[in-house]
Amino acid sequence: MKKFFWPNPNNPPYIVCMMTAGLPETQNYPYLDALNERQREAVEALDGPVLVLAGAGTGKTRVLTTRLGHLLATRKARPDQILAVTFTNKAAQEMKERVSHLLGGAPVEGWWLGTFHSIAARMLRRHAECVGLKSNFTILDSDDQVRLIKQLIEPLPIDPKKWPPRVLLSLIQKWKDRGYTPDMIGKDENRDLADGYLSQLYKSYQERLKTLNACDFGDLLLHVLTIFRDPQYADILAGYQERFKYLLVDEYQDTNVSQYLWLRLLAQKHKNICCVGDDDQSIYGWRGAEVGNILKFEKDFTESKTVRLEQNYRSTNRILDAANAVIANNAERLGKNLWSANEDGDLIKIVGVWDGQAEAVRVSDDIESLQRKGVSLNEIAILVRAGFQTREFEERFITTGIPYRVIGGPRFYERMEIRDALAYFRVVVQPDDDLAFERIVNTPKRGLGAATVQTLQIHARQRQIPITEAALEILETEELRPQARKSLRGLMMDIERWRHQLREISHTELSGIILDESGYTHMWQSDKSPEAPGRLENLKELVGAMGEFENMQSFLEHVALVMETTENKSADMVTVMTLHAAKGLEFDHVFLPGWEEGVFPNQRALDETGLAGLEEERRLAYVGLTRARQTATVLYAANRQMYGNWVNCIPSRFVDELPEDVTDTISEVAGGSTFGGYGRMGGSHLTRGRHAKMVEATPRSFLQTSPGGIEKGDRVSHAKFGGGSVIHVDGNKLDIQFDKVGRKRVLDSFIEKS
DNA sequence: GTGATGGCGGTTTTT
DNA sequence: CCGCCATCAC
Repeated sequence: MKKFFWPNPNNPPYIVCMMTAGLPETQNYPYLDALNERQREAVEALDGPVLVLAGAGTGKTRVLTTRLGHLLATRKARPDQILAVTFTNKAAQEMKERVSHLLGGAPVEGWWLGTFHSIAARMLRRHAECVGLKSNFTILDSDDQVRLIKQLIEPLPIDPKKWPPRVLLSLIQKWKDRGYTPDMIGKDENRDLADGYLSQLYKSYQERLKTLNACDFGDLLLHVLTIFRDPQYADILAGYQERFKYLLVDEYQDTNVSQYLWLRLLAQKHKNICCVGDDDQSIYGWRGAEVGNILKFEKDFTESKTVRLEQNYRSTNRILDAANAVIANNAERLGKNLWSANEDGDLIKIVGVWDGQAEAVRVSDDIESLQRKGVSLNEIAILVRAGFQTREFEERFITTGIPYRVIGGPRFYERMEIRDALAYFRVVVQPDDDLAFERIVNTPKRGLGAATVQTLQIHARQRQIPITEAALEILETEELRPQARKSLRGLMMDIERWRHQLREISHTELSGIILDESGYTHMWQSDKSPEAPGRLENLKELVGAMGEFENMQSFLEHVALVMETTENKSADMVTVMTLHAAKGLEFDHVFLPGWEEGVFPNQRALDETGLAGLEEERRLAYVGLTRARQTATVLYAANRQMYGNWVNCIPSRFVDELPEDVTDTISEVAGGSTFGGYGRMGGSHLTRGRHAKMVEATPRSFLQTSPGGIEKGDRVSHAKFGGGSVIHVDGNKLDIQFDKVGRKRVLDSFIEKS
């Protein structure tokens, strides 16, 4: 494949070959013809600050990629003069592929396209010394962070019952997200937090990270920001300001303050910054995103241009009408109205059901009838507000044999075995990495427990040396009991050897050697739990992925910042996931269950953040509806089991916000429903909205008798999933490790002993 | 160092 | 009600 180098006088890219003097401009850039007027405006406004408000399904990615391609094709900038940032690796990857496709298929080289974090990491590695780090610093995962915080609160008078380490960490993270370094924390901000000791904790946390030659995700940006703000390093900032003639930002509504400040500094010189986003799809406020950034863009960047993309190419008009109507209830927005040249389409189905189980039955019935019409399961999604809602659907799909995938759960590099393996590699590559050492010192079990580790820690602290060095020194003394000493000596000799081998053999080979010689692989091989084989698979995948990297160092960075779970997209399955996870995706048929007050909008969101929280919930509803191309089905249940008790539910206020003329309401509950009752409390909710009619209903028993007779360890068979063995019995629910489809939870009535 | 037990919390999650 | 955790006893 021809590569797209730039500039390259001998091999000009094809776009440039097509430029012919005298022709009207558009004919030189055929890709512009594929755009509508607004999109084209967004692409062609290359100079000056531009805000592109891109509604759902309006061709945002096309605009982004065409704009990038256009910058290159018009020779406005070389690739290395362009900075393009996204939030996720997936988005960055997609952008790379699509731009190179646009330019004739050859990959573009030398530009700065990536996630905020990977680009910040790239910058920070270049200037690490400016903030007291070495360029091979480690990026910590949240597990490491919590362990660190735990160690650091010990000397401080903070009550860990009142202030759990996780909470403290998230508070610190919030400061980082806002661009505050420890010395910028004023008395006011600190007063009520962690008995007034949070700023002190923040300070010691940052100091400790430095001695560990490590940083957390927030630091990647914050440190770069610190360098940029320091007059001492004005030349560094000026260098980047000069370099990046054009900046492009995706999902601008999700940026936090420190990302915003970072961008603003970088754009200072050329002022060619294009931010693309949709304030109506801002759903990450709870993790530091500032909708304010997008709302005040026009004030921040003077003489900016705003382009609204409102023509939707995805959904039917009825779906858009519904989405527009719901989001119109939000006050804090720039305002947009989606329209489309598509057909009207089906009415939005609103289905009231008796309870969660009935909801799952209803959805699975609908899915089966879609299936009979020839719809592919890949085109069907169930979008829930919270993870716990997936359970009932899973159970139903297992009993009916509908293949499904649940998106979510721990990411690849968050898995225990991956973290352990990485910790081994870190210890070898990075002698200062105490946290990694503490993680693996007794994994697998070597008789080096908490007591030994503490001895090492105390020694390391006294001597101000890394813990691995402390271990070597302790080995020369009588401090440890002979058995622990012997074990520790063995480990240290292993580490020493691996560190030598790092220079002698390939890192891929070495990684396998480390995992084998440490006994880590063996630990899982001899583990009889059903997860063990999967973990070994993951380890294999990890080692396999290493081959693509130059050295272990760059591999470690990749895994910390990028690595994703490999999932098979090819199989035909219904997708079950949260509304958050669905942003950016689309499906022909979308089911939106659990539209009940308390569930959605989520009660906690309302309690904790009030009106702002409600508006964010509403944006989630908007995101959910606009995922659908052809049909959307909203469901709500009259009863739901929460924390073991049955609760009466009332339909979500968002249901009432769906316009009557584009919806079709079906109630499955005979004679109406009990909707609207909070038991005896009843009251004001009852009269609200057309879905809130209260009718008596007879309670029914949900208890199912278990014929029993199946025990742990039994071999069983299931009509759809085939053979398997019982791992756990829980009443009438069985955890079964199926030979073909993996571990599932199944009702015993669908199981036969074999 | 491991297994039992009681207490607590239970929304969303990328990098 | 369930699952995770921390703590405690052995």
